[in-house]
Amino acid sequence: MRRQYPFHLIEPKWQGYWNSQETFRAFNPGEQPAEDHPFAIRHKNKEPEELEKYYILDMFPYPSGAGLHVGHPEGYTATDMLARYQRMKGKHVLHPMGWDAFGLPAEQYAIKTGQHPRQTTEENVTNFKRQIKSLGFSYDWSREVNTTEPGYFKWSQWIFLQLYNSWFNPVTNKAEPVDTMEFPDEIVSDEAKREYLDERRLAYVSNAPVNWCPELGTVLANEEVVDGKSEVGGHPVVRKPMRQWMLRITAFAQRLLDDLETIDWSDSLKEMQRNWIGRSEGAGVLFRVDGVDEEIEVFTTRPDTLFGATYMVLSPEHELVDALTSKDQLSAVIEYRDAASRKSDLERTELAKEKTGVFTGAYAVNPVNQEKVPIWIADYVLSTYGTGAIMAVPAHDERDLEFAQKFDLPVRVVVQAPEGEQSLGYTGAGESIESGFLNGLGTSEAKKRIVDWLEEKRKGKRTINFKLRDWLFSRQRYWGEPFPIIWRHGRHEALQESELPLLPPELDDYKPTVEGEPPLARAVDWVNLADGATRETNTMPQWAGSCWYYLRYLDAQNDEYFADKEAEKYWMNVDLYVGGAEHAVLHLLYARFWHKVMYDLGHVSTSEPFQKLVNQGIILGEDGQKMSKSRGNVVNPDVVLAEYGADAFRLYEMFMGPLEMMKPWSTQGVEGVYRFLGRVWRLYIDEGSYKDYEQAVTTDPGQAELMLSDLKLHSAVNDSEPTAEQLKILHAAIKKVTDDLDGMRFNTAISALMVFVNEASKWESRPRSVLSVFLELLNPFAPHLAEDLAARMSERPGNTLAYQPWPKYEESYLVEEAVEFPVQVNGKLRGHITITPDTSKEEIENLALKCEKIQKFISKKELKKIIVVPNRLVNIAVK
RNA sequence: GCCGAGAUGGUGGAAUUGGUAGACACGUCGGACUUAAAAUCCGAUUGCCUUUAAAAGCAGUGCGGGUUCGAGUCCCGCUCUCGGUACCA
Repeated sequence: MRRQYPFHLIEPKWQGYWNSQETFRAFNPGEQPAEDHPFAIRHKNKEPEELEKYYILDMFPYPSGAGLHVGHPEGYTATDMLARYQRMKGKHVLHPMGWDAFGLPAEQYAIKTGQHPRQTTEENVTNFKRQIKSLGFSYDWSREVNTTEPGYFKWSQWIFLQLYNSWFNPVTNKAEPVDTMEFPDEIVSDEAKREYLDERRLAYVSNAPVNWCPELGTVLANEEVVDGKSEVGGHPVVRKPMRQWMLRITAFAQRLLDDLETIDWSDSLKEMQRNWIGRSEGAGVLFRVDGVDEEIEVFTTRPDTLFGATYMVLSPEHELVDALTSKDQLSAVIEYRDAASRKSDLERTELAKEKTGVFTGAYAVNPVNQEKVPIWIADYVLSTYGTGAIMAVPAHDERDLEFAQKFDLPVRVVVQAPEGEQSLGYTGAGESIESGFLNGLGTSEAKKRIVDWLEEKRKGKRTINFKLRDWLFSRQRYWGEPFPIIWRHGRHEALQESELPLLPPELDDYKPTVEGEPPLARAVDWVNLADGATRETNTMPQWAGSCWYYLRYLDAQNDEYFADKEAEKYWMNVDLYVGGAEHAVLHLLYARFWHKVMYDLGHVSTSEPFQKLVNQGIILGEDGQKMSKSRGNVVNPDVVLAEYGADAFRLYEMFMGPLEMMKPWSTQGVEGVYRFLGRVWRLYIDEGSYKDYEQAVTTDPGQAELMLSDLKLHSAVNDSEPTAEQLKILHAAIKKVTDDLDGMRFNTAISALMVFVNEASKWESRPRSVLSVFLELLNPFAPHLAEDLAARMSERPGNTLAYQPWPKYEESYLVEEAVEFPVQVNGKLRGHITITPDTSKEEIENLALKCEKIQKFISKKELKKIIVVPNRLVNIAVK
């Protein structure tokens, strides 16, 4: 196919120019651009830090071996258009890119081939960078980060130490350094103090059961387990007690929930975070055990149904099970508990449709009516939520009802459902019945009364529970940050800050040891220190690096601190963050948590990292299916770029539809925008000279670049005064593109550019002043072509559009002299009248009534009223 | 099940606060240019119906109701699709 315009020469040329001129550098407080830098020329009388900043961030990619697919650049294109737009609007733009380069695939490749993950990672980064650069994004590459570089992960380790050396003070509701901790009077010995402190650190060691994935050979965080399978790869996960590092994210649950109100994220995304945090209000209620000197606390959100509690269920792992179980039930209980512990997560959730459980032989006493209720154990009660024990109210809880029916346990209705609904199995709010002093109360009032009563009798209290669990932070991997921790006499100790970064050892074999120890344990010399201490052999999860990378961009080369304080204060927080919805809970929750800790400790100045967040939609294959290698519908950007160029690619990515929407790729769609760029080219460039050029290039391809400068401007381009019509078309485009960019409606902004070109192509005289402004509008979208044409139009070539002031529209140019004004009868369009902007309301009514086409719809009918909507239409209502 | 988002021509989509439904683009059809093709340019393109034609009419934004002078947009009740989540007491 004939090339629409020489993008293959224009694009590398301008990418090279931007690169060599450092066009897109951002300047930290105290830094100065060179005098001839376009930034300095634009902002002559101001220091960079006096300018309004705009921090626009992409979720950095994991550089996989497969290279970029068309989904990656969707978000990057959107942010690049906005970055270029904001730069032209005069903002000081920070727009960086980097690599989330620790991770499983490089390590698995290492296990197979022995190639060091570092080498694999470097190769992949090189390829990703080449691909991203070929799209002409305006990143400040001087701030590039890579999570696997010691200069970076030094600070990931440092942040871990901040967590390790902090605790959550419930009084101040903040993270504080551990030395602010006060010990209770009974904690006296150093040993006791040490233990007390270790139990309260934000980074602590736990021996609780964890999600172990045998296939991946590592543990996983709760968030990484989906339906009992690993999120990555879909391998089975089992629960297994192991010594692991945990981060105390639960302490921040309320703040993570509350501060969602302060940020500009989509409702659906906030809702996902809320659901994950899972706050629920209710009561803890104490049940005495009959004949045993023990009490069991249950958590319930429906204390108003306490009179309907007919049995109690403990999770199989509950600590009191042994103490309660009667002799004759002992074997059944042990058997059930063993069976439950052997079940994988998958079996306990997905596959376990039928409820199971056994009676312990013990009875609890309902505090409200002294009734004895049987105590069962069943695995539908989770040990990890609430107290691991429930009071069962089968009449008003689906799960309890199912269980009660299966095991023939009593059911007592205590809530009267509203008219038309059955009370048995009713879980909504209603009127309390058969409930002593609660009778006749509505659910919310009954809740209040019963909790007051429980608190007074010291049999319970108001309680808030969260679904969120602490974050399991260690992995049994090689290719991750080693913990800056050593073990001495069974106790953990932090390395000194001066000992960072702690580098991973070199290994020949990246597999776990035969004893099942993590791969780092193979490095005997590294693990065993001279004084008998040993290093922690777990590594941090991939999230560690991605939790804070947006901070490192602020000052990527700093050796003294993760980022200069002034720079942090100036740039934070992120004004716009764009990325995939798959990180809605994992990355975004973890990053918010770390940021809050850093905020409390005084290292950052904002309580939230990402002010506005937008999720881009998924791009489907041409067949409307999800892109995948197995379907063979993956679109490779390299191929698209070779045929249509980066500008067409960028334009198409945004022209497809709204950013947040899922939408299918279409090669014909790319051709459409490519043709549009060709029309732009021909609007400016003399076709004869381009044909000559093409001919000359076929005979002497080596001279192509040189001959490019011989191209002539189109003969219609001149210095004439623009007509009113031309100004109207230009300013309508300015208005629409400006509004749409502000609202991130890229697709309609591009359509406005197309409308302009369609009009302008008809002009026999194309005023230079109008055509120059159009290139400014085009620049954020198709920067290579815009720069090139602007250089041809300008008397001072070599000047970039990047810092050109964004054009302003003039409302007065948009006013039409005479317009066709629609006339409706009873809401149906029946005709038009011609009016001018100063036609009065009365005149419009008159004209409408007199209009010939209208007459036949209103004559012989009774006129009810006439509605004139200014600038819109007139509607005549008749009967 | 629950929570969230959505459904508009042959296709992707537009209509920003209730005000001319289908912008822009793809595809298709027709024409110009060409020996021919490609490329480019011009025109048509929601359906139905009447007409030689011009020109009109009717229906129409997943389905059924409602509010309004006027509904793709607001309200009530459904259907389907997508995303999240699931014994969380």
